[in-house]
Amino acid sequence: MAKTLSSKDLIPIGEMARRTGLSVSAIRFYEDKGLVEPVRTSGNQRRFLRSDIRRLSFILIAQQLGLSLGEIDEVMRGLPYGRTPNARDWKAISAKIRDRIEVRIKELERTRDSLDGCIGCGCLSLEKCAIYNPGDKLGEDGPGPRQVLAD
Amino acid sequence: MAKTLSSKDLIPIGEMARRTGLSVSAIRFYEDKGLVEPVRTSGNQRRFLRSDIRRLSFILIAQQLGLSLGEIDEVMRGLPYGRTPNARDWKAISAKIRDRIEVRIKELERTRDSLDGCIGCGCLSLEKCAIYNPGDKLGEDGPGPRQVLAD
DNA sequence: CTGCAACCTCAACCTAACTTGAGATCAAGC
DNA sequence: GCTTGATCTCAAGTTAGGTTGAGGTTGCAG
Repeated sequence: MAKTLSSKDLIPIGEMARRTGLSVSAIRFYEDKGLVEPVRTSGNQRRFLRSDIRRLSFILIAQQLGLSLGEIDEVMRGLPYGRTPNARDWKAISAKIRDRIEVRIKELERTRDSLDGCIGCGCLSLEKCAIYNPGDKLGEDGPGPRQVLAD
Repeated sequence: MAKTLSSKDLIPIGEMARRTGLSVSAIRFYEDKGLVEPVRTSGNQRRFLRSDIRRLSFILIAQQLGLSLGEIDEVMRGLPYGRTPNARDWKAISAKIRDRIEVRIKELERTRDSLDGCIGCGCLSLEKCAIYNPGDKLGEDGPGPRQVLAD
């Protein structure tokens, strides 16, 4: 028995907005960016699949984690087989994002610890500050000693 | 003995750019926003104090921590006595920023843990997802059950 | 078969944080 | 005193992520 697509499975944009919490204009914007690809009625109105709700919700979540729409697109396009993502795919994507969170936490912890050092030494010195010189690219450009703190 | 201001203590914008790693245009932009207030020569050119180097460096650091220029302005204006910040003041400001980092780390940890739950259940469900519903404002708007995952 | 809410497109606008360019002036070395 | 690099102002452009509005269609309920 082949699955038929009942009209109840085709969701207009307004309902998508209600269901996802996004604005209608934002959803249209995302379509423009290629993040969703609704079908159209004969009258040119957008109709979304139910799976698009998950897709859009995922965008929201990923954005809260600091990913840009471009990065989100990239992650979602990284799906196997280029098919519409199912629950297992979402797991894989979620795991990727989890890794990003971990990395970000580590970064912040490093910064915090450096800042502790700075508070301790009262520095914020261009030469020495671990926060200001993340990659330690000290003295890369320009001549002479940089006397920062003598005030 | 009153301190005199030797001309060596008045730094032109180009040198500020070299010393802070900022672009000349960015420094002018910050002045526009009220974040630095250089004096002017008789010929209307900007001249910065050495302490402005620290000020600008601090902007850079605070930005890396995700503060907007507006927030940075606010933090810096919060200084006691409205005077040009000294090493002790920078410590106070740094401590404030440290707190912000802590908060952000906690947020990310919560998100990560929620995401772990989602990966476990494969959800990303609008009804249940703790990430998607940070404030737990479930069912706030609109009718009926929201069948998200059944596909 | 009609009314009207929901939908459509396209262009313009918005904030943040800058950059770029034009055209003019300054300052310092020779 | 002239040249040349550094500055100056002011307007416009840029990217991200949308929103707003005008003017015009669609589609479903009665």
